[in-house]
Amino acid sequence: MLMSRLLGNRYKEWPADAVSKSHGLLLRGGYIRQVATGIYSYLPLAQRVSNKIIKIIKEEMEKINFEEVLMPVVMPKELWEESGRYGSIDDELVRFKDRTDHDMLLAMTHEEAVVQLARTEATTYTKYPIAVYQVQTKFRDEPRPRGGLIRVREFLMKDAYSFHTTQEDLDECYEKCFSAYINVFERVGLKNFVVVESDSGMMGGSKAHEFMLLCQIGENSIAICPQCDYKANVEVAKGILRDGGKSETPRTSEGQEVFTPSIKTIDALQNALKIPKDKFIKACAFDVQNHPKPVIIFIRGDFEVNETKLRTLLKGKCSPRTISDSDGLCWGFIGPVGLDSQKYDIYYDESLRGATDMVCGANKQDYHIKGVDIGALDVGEFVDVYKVTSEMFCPVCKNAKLEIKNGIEIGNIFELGEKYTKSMNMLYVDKDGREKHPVMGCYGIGITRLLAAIVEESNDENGPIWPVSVAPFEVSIVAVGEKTYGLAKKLYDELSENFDVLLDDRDLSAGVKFADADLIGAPVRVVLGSRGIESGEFEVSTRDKKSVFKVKYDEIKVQVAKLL
RNA sequence: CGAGGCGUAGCUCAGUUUGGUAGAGUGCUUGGUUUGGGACCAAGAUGCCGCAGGUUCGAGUCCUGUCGCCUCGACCA
Repeated sequence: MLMSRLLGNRYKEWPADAVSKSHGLLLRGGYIRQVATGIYSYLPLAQRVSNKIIKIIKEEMEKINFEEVLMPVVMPKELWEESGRYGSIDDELVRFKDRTDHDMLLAMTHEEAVVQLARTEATTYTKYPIAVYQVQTKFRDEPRPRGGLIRVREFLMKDAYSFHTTQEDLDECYEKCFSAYINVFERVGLKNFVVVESDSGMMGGSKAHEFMLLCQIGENSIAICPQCDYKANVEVAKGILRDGGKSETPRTSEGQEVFTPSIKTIDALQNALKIPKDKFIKACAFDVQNHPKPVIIFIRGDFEVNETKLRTLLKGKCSPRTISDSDGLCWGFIGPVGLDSQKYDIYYDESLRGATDMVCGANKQDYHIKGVDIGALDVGEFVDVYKVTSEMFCPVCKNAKLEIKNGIEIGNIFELGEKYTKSMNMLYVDKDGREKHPVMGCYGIGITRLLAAIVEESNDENGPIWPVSVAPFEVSIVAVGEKTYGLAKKLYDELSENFDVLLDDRDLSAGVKFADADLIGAPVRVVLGSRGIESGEFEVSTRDKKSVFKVKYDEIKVQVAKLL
């Protein structure tokens, strides 16, 4: 490719709207342009990277016997009514009418489409397993896109789906995808990625993992044990409390009232009573879908309720409840002692198990109760709804405190079981002549986001530092000075036989060419300058600036090959 | 959806307080000098000042509405 023909302007200033490194550098380098919030056009540079990522993904998917298909972006609403998602997904799903006034939608994922496809093709057990994938545009009308390509509304995704007649077969496929994904992320040059246990969604699925690039700007929080292999999205992460005031023989006391005028928060109570936060029982109220009564969660004072865990537990969307007078609750003074279990759905978090000598609200304005033992209350089952913190110990090895880190989700794998095959009535005839629902898995990689994630991990102030495997160009030739142009063209022709080469053939000053070369980020750079013509030695260097070689013209090709 | 901020040249931004001929840098075009880290000189082009109303002799500037974009939160199958 000749630089003079490459579409896309580069510029020096940091774009005003760019917050993340990848966003700013991709804009500055002429890779992407924004069309609307969360919607971008991809210029040749980005498309080249994207294509290289796709090639790697395809190779890995074919290796584990997935077949490529292509499903539609636009679907009729009936298909999504079958699965129930037409009604259950809100504004994130874009709906519209076609010219005949038929209700249509833009696919945000393809479970419905793939079931519709597979169910007519796979009516007998002999056709199984089925494993297909596609690379295709998804549209999700996200409430808040952000960070350039990190979170967008329209994006390119590789999504794969598999159908099996047995759980064992699904498990095996799941493991294969797991390994294939690790291969993909290693091959595109990511270093700091991890696989974490993840939320399988509120409607089931037994197993789910997310692939996360550890990164400051990541939107996901991950709990990681520094001593063993435990890694989990905080949405599902567990942790062990250091002591929690456990007692084998709880007293039966229900405590004594203390006067706490207008002291409603844990912080204020801690100050007023000189008692540490972990000795309080905090009450949190939620509205939960399909739960007519207010849901009250009691949790240790120093912890927060994890709404994802709560949603999974109660099988419904939840949001913090604003306490009103009609609730009969004394806001700021809610406690488990004497609370009417008929009027509220009451749950106790794990963090309170065995806790003694606690302080809680008295359900009476301006009063709390001291000396409450959980053992004395009619608690029933404890539930796991706490948000894990870095004060907790690893639930597996129990040796080390968990670390909480940020991550960008670049892929996920998911066992869906019969969720869609049942609701959409996908059946096959088994060996025994009976009709059964196959079990299903789905496996996604966000290609666009992966592209941004690679830049996020590998860059310097001058631009992206692309790994060789996905770089838009492998070699860039910078010709400095008119005298070198002829030689540069010759070298370009020679190198192009074996490599993806960009020649900067523009008649511009050296500084501009170097700056642009950095923004394009080819891993190897060859500089042909007048100095070289005089001395007979030319510079071959790597984009990360770690290696610089001076070689004779005839050796350039060999040196370049060594570096790639 | 809640809170905050910003819309002026391709890009980064002044100008808005106090209404009076549309600005700078960079980029772009042309010519010349240059050529190892965004070089220099000269000439030039580029604007519905987001949009619509209103106030005014006069609005980029004041008022009302609206749209777009960014950040934080909510949400994220």
